[in-house]
Amino acid sequence: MKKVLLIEDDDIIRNNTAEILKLAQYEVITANNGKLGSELAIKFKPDIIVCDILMPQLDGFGVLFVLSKNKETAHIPFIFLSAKAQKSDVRRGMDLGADDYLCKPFDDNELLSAIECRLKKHSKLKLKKKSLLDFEDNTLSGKQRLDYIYDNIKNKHKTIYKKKEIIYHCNDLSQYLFILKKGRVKSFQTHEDGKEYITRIYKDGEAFGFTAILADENYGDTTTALEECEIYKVSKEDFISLIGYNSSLLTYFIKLLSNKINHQEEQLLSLAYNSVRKRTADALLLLVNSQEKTDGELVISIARDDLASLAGTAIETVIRCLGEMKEDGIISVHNRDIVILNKEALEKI
Amino acid sequence: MKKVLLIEDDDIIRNNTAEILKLAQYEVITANNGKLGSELAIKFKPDIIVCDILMPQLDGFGVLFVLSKNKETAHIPFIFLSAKAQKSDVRRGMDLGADDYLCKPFDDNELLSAIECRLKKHSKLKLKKKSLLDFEDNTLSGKQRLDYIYDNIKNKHKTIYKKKEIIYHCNDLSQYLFILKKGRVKSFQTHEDGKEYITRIYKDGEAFGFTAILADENYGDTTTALEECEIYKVSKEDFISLIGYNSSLLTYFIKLLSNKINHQEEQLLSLAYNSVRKRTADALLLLVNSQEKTDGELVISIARDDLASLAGTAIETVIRCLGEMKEDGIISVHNRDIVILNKEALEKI
DNA sequence: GTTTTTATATGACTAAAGTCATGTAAATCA
DNA sequence: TGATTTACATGACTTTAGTCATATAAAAAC
Repeated sequence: MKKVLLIEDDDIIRNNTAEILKLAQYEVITANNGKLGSELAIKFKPDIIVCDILMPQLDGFGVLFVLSKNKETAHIPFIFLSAKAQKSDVRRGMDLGADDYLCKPFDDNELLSAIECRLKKHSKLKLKKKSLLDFEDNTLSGKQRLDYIYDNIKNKHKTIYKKKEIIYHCNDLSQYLFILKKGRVKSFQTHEDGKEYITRIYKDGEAFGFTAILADENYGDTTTALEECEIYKVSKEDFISLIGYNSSLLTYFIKLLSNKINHQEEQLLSLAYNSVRKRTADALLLLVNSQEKTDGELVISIARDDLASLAGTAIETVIRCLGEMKEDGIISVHNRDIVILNKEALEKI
Repeated sequence: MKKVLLIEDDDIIRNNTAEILKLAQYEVITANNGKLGSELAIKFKPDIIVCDILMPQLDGFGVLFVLSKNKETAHIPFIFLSAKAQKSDVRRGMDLGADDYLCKPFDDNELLSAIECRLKKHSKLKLKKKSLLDFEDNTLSGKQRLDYIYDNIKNKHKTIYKKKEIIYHCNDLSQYLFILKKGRVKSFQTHEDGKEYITRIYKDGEAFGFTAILADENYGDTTTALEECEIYKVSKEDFISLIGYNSSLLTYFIKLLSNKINHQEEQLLSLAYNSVRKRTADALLLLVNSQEKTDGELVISIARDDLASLAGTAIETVIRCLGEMKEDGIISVHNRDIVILNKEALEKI
């Protein structure tokens, strides 16, 4: 049941009007002067306000002025009633931000349809407030999402990182989301004895560093450039305000997080029970699949110790695995680059 | 620069008005009939529309009717212009949902202030839209969040699961978020050869199953009851609509996801390079720390094969590790329950 | 209460993978 | 260019942890 606040000093008109509104199934609150009306509006937050102009103490213009200053009442539809059908009077009311204007003597139908129309219009605007999440919008690719981010931030930082340069360190304050424009980077965890485990390799067109921002914690891994990289930095504030106002973008990042969890669970299983040979094969496949497809040979360029950190094993072990694969004709090595000769066999290991 | 669409068939009035609007720093689009005006409105999405009533082809009422049917244009402020200063005409326009009404001949000031007022009012309504994320609200505990969810859903399912009963299977359609009210459950990944790796043990007051929902994919792990459990099921739709309209709740789940990623990265490192003894010790500590603190002994009740799945090793190996720990006086075993005698020593392994 | 099943525990053995040492090739630097 | 460093590769050996077999204790089923 919608609440109507009726502010009118004339007892007869007020009572009559209230009666009609009640008949039309509205809950009616009445006030016989502007001051009381304003107070009741703030107290009861009606769905709509019908207010006379000419009143003692505080007139209708005053009431509208007061209520429009208050955040809680500013958005409530406001209809003026007045005998002063003068053009200038109508304009003053509308320019103050009223939503409609009825001239006395008004017809009951006129009032009812005006109220209904304004309530309807207002609820339509409210409906525009959509869910914060938008699981439907899959039209944009990851790259397009990131381009959108970069296009819509105020402070643009483009940085070149040299090979092996640290982009951020574990436990650093998470201040940036990084968008990789060119090159590859590795994110890794460091073991007490200095061994590294690479949790992810990012290539151009991917973003990293957002997990820590969304967790509202410091970076949980270290990330360094595997080769010379071109990286856009988006400040935490810019990133949060962007995803905070774009539900489709927010949903995209939530999906990224959830997918990362799924992928990591598979990794955990693999580390727990797969042989080193299998893990090495998986690491190679990961590297191949993350590359753009070329028609020719499948060539991987990666340092052996990075491959070892990716498989979670010792460098000698990974090299021995590569040796076995070479013997089996699955791969070959040219100038330290690994060439996949038989991808199917690699997948079957 | 705000865009104004001016729809007016009288060339003189249209050109004059457009000129004034341009002087007032508005970008002006003009149309000389209602049909063209409607098309331009849909195409250019102006910030405000000023429209004459009496026009050939499609009159102003028609234009407003057309545009209010279209989601994209329904919210655009609409001002009528008309020589027909008749009361009934004004009412018809306002009842159609117009935002203001100017009677010809109007003063330039009148038009400009009317436009400015409506733009202002409209932007105020827009400002009410807050950020989707709320990183500030840390007042509620996890349990309170989950209680809130359960209290605010329509369809309440309370289910009792027996020991070892499967709650959901890997690759099942992700239809529910589960809130654990009593008991413990394990989520695990299954290896080709049947070995399990437990990715997480949940206790009462925790929720699970949301990762798959947020990823918009099937469940990625299998979850079974470790003991008799009381579980509330929240349907995917209920969950999404709840977090979709509650920014603080949404932020809470985003943090849960991000924290899970951080935790899993540490797990990956541990599986890659920690000894089985260390991993067994960590598994015991995880179990102890996930229990409510009691003043007395630290007792863990877990099957050896679950402990093995948690450490990611063979059951015999984990039993041997427990044996060593027993010898070292770190733990003792009574009726298959493991009692932690020296937590510090366990942490140092 | 007895039987059957399951869980825990231990020994013997095996296989996998890590460590250390050393040699060589490639890359980098002066 | 040559010197030095770094990266890759392999052998020898050691350690760790997995597998299989078997025993026993506890729990569940009859």
